[in-house]
Amino acid sequence: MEKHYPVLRKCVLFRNIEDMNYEHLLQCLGTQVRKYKEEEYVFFAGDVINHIGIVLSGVVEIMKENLAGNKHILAFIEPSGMFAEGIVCTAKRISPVTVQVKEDAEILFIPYERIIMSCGNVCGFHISLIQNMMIILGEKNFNLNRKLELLTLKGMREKIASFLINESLERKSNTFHIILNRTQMADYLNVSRTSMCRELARMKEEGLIDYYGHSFKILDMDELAQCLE
Amino acid sequence: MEKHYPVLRKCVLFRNIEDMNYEHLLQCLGTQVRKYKEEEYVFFAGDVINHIGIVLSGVVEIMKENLAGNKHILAFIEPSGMFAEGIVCTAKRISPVTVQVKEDAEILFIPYERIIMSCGNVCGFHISLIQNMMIILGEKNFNLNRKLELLTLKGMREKIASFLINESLERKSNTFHIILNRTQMADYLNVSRTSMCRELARMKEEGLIDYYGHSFKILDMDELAQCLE
DNA sequence: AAAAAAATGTAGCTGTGGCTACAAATTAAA
DNA sequence: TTTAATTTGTAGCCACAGCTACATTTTTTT
Repeated sequence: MEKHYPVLRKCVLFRNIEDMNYEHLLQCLGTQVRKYKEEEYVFFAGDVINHIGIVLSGVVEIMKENLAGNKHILAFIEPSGMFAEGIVCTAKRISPVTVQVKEDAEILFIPYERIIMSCGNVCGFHISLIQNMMIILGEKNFNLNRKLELLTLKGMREKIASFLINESLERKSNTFHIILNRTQMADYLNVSRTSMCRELARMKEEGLIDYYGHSFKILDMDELAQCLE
Repeated sequence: MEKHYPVLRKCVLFRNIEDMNYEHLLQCLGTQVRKYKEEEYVFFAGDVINHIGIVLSGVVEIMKENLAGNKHILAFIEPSGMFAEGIVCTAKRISPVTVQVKEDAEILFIPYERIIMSCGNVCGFHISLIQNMMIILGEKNFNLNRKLELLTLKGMREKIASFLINESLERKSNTFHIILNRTQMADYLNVSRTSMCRELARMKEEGLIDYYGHSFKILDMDELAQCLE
């Protein structure tokens, strides 16, 4: 377990709990670790969830799948990232999303009750945990809002532009690689792959962007930003 | 102020704080009340927000407005409802949404710091406040997810069906009134009003639903649910 | 009650983007 | 390498939804 301490240290839930004895902390919280193989499901939409998950290694995918089989990717969670933190705070704790492992993963589970309740012992970190939980929920909200923004855009070009500009901002460079392949990117933008490819080709032809495989380059940022207005 | 106590009592933030002396509570939290006229803006997307708002009377609208002027309604908040609770929990506290008053309103503002910090005095309600804040954020998350679900639907009929089924479930009846008018409903579904009206007419013709003004009636729930698959 | 304003419904035209089908290229397996 | 499988790109067709324009109804104002 010790090998995962650096990952935990980066986890937002444990922020401002520097002087920590992790052994004691984890025990007090009643945590459990489980290993998953690629493609394995952690839980499904509709399941009742009582634990928060922290990815120690590997990658998990958060997604929605409707009855028609259309899949929509909400996020990829990498080591030190969390999931299910929004679900456990609701009244019914029914997950609206499905979580699937994309690369062999180890996941740390923490019972929600242990986070919001004080443990009875004199553990000073509970207040910090609670405040961190709030920040996490706030940020989650913020990200959902960004996602909403993307989905409310009307045109294909607007969606692509918004996506690429955001990626570029996050990497702080006009040249960047994306993790997603075309199918995943289309899922993320909630459009059909073929239409997206067509529009990407047009934008390349017009000299707005350039790309090859997963590498993208924004050639005319001003013009690209114009697409959003 | 006393006249608003019943409204506060219904507010989720004050749940499980029954034995409360509101006078003391509100003072300890450093609350302020402001009155707004219809159409007046409470704050704009991009503003930095440090207060949570609770609607005491009237109605406010939460929305996004892009540069092209397309407006997208996220929610209507009625008395005892809250807003900005998601924003204040984030790191930057920059609002992604604009809040506008739709019916003359009185709004109670609470500085975020006063909620998450203990006040130094022996006020037992702080822990409850914090736990309530978490539930609120969780529910907010849940609603955003529902909204996302709606927006990821492809067809007009699917969106309408999803919306109507949800309304029906909430009212627990196949006959119900909606608060939104056609334009607002179209905004909410992120479609054009005319196309929505056309599809509504078709669905009525096919005997799926019936409606007049703001009253709706689901005639064939099975068939309607079928639209989502 | 009359007039004005706002909300709702309808029709026709058009463009975007989804879909099928296939080609080309890249990656993985034999 | 050859073969198979997966990913990516292209083309054509067509339906759906957006838009403009206007008719009709309902609500508000005078």
